[in-house]
Amino acid sequence: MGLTKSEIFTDEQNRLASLFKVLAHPARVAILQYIINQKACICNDLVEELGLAQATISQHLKELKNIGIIQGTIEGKSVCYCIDENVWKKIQTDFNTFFNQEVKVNKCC
Amino acid sequence: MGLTKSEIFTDEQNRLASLFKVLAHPARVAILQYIINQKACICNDLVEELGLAQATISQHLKELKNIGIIQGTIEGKSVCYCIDENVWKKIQTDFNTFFNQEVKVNKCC
DNA sequence: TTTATACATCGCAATATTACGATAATAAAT
DNA sequence: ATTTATTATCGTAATATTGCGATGTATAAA
Repeated sequence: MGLTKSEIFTDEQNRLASLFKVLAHPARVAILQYIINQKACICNDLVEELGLAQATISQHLKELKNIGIIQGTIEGKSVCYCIDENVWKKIQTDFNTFFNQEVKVNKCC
Repeated sequence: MGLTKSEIFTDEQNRLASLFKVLAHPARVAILQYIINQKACICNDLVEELGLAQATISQHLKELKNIGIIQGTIEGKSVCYCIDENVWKKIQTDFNTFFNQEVKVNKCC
């Protein structure tokens, strides 16, 4: 026990849930907002901006990179991260599909 | 360690992340979809529909109730769950605010 | 070549989540 | 009053996540 039973759910359900999971941490939300607001690549200003250790930030960046929502390019001795617009839009669309479905009023509640 | 440092993030970041977290499990996504598709209250058809134990479903329902996205009404010896439209819309708006912001093209990537 | 800087990765401790059996609580049915 | 059905809650084992120090790697600077 303690192991999510992915096999009993649809691919769509698993995919949506794992997207939500990546965003389900305030540090990762903060990182995305920071990258967007800077409108530019950043390296580890994040370590100073947020109050987390370098190893921790690096780990969060990795998770964001895994779903492709951000991209890193090596620039000299630092790495420049930025939003991948295509992936961002795809995720946005997935969420909209989920959330913008009609929710009919139910009988009982 | 191993404890999320909520205090270093903004309320908005923490709120968004915790909303995402509730949806970050395929069972909870499945439960929401099922309730929506039935367009009606359900009780624990869910236990049969999904292949999870009654205790597990009940726990997931509790988490969904905690953020208010679903509501339960006692109906005889069963409980009827349905989407709370107002909360659904509020969460939808929060996500849209986050996702529908302009993502400018960055310099480096 | 040595040193410094910026990141990534490893390993670990603390904490959280997931799942479920057992049991309690409640209401309908007998 | 007893039994049955439906749900909630408790306790616990298995697993996952979070955070960080230590260490490795690669590039730039000296």
